[in-house]
Amino acid sequence: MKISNTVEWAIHCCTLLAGLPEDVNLSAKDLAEYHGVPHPYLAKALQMLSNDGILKTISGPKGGYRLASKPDSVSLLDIVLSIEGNDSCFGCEEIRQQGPTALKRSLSYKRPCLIASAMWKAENVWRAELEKVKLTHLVDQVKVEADPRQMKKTQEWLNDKYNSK
Amino acid sequence: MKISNTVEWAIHCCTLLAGLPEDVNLSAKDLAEYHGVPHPYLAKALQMLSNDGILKTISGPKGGYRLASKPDSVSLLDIVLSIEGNDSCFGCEEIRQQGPTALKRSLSYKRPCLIASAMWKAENVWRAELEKVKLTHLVDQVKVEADPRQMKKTQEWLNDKYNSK
DNA sequence: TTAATTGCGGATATAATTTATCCGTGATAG
DNA sequence: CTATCACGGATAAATTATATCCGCAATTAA
Repeated sequence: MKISNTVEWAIHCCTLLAGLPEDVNLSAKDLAEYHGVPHPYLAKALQMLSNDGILKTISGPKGGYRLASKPDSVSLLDIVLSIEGNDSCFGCEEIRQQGPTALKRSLSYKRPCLIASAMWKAENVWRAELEKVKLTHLVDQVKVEADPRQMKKTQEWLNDKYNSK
Repeated sequence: MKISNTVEWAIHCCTLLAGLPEDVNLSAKDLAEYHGVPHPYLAKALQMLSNDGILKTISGPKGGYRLASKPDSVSLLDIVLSIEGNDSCFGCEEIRQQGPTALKRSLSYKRPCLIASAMWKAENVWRAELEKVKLTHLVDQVKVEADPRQMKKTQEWLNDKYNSK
């Protein structure tokens, strides 16, 4: 029951992009450099986000990624599901239909297993909580809580990137 | 982000044991046979439940497992955490402290990362939902919803086990 | 048009984890 | 004393996660 750390990378990338002006984009290499993570592997995560319509791709020189839609319409859930896939984390293998006391007819098991239902209900609550958190909220919170010195360094780093293009 | 299927096995085992009289116990082999799952591997899961005080062990011939406490004091969360461990499913690697814009002093990052906080909050909601579901509820629901024919077969199977000892 | 840059997708290699089994030890009922 | 059973360690196989590389298509600047 562990979430891939590429999810963390993806959320950080999206949050960074969400705070940028709409006409600015960053390449996979830029994003990897900014976050100090391996470029080729991060690129895979960005590809998934792009395939799922969360990021927009600009190819060619000066190309890269930007947010495909408004930051308030992208939730943490969108990003998590894009990277992890939207299969349920609990897979019911219907073991109630195994063993010596099981019934032959699968018709007897029309309703879902109660145990699986309980697990799925909890997962839905988790998803709903992640759905609530939009990129806008994260961007706003960062502006308030982050160290002003890092904000400044980030702005300078972005300017450098932008000017060198 | 996938939960081990031994969690499913463990919950089914605990639910079965929760429905039994207090002085009855089932061996790992019995539980494996009942659920149609491999015995040596299920035994590992039962050991974990035993170590975490969810199941009580009776060793020697006629030994096995029974619930260590009342069914209404054991929740799905207890079982899930016993098998999966109680580490958070989201591991924050503090990537905000990596890259060219990070600050040298780790004092600047006293508050937890906002992204991690959001993920952890969702996980806490998930845990709270699982905490609500006690084995009592599952046992009661099974009595109402399960096919009477399977209940009868189960009773007969249990009687066989009990009489042969 | 050409050269350079960038994302895309497939193939592949390595690391880590999960899944599964086995065996020796200690406990206990008959 | 013997057969049964849980326990814990060791180990092996299978699956998944992590990471990299390369050729291709798209795009831009010179």
